[in-house]
Amino acid sequence: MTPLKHIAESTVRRLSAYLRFLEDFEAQGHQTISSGELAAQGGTTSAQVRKDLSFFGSFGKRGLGYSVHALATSLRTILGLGREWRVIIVGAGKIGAALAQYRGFRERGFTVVGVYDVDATRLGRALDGNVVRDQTELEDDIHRLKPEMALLAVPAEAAQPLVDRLAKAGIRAILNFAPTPLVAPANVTVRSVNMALELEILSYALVNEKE
Amino acid sequence: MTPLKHIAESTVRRLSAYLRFLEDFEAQGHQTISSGELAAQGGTTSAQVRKDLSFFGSFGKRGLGYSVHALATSLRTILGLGREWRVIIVGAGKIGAALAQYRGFRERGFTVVGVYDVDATRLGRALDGNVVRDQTELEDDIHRLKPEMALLAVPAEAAQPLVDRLAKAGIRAILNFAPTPLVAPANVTVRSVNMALELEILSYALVNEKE
DNA sequence: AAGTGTGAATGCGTTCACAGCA
DNA sequence: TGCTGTGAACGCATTCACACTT
Repeated sequence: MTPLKHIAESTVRRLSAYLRFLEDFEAQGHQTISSGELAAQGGTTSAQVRKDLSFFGSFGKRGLGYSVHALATSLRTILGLGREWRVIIVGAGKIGAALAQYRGFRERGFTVVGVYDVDATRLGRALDGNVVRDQTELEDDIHRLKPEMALLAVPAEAAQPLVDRLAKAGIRAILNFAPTPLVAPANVTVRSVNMALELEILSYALVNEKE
Repeated sequence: MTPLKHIAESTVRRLSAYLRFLEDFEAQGHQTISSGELAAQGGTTSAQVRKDLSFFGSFGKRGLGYSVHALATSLRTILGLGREWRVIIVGAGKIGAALAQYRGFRERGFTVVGVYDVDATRLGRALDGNVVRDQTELEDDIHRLKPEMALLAVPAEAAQPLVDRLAKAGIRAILNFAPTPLVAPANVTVRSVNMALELEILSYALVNEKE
């Protein structure tokens, strides 16, 4: 079940999508599913589904398809979702606060264990189960609560120094919402979500394509 | 300046990144820049920068580099950012409200001209310049205000019907935050931002890669 | 000398096509 | 027969290498 080689991000994305659909499908009482049915969902092809899975092993039965339950379990193991992940949120502005209260994270096994800010006027504010704490507590709290991931929702200028601090304190995965490129040590994975950039890609599409 | 063929999304993403940096660089008073300097910023290569630009024309001077100002202007034209885009936000929950107040959009030329929800308790709430309106007003408002884009920040079940309504009302670009796959007519571009999925990719990275 | 612009080579993800098993 | 699993073919994005320009 462990891949021999590096797996493309596009493959990991699709595996997540398959898992989501398998969970729905299982809730509907289905026992078995074919690569074609799985593909139709996410707008891909049956060959793509089989290839994606083949990197990790053989999960199906020829002529029959896949056990919905067993495949979902395997995908959870592959993706590391058989457990709870603890995340902290750095930055309690509009975006940070919205993320702290986002239901979708808990539903997928991500628990927010701390929210931090520099701004004194934001400290103490309750966001679901968390109270906004001062960012000076970051290092102590990371050692105490041992979160695995951090969400960065701070202004662009503040992002890089925080990445350095988080990396030093032992965080190994960061999801960045600040619109700026970041560098991190090799053992820290940083992903960025840039919402204005997504709109710019839509802008390009409106101006250039599909006419 | 118009591309002969289809341009890869990865190229468009990088063009946006180049433009951001060029604007900073220009603000610092620089007149000229080389592909290598531009590349160092976004963590790419000088060859990549030159190739990306080459799809749209020749913007540099051999032996010299690019005029910062002229290249920024060209990129804005290519990306369709020489203008203001009007966007509406559908869904005024935590995420929708945060998006409605996000500074980064206005800074990049995206103006929120309307915010909508179904929930009566949210109607009338002021979010920066906008008041949350009832979703039944959507069609009338689209015809009146002529927004080009919509941000969808509603629960997964509500997303697809809204895509259908928005498409029918004339919206041709949608940025979706609901964690569900969507289908739309060919003349409507839909992009999705799925925050739980981003965390799942980080989960995969922690469990599998970089050890 | 410095740095662009671009055809050619490479590498990689997707699609194809079919052998193999239930 | 039906559908999986996978090597081979394909197509596309990235990288290379160098001719060309200032």
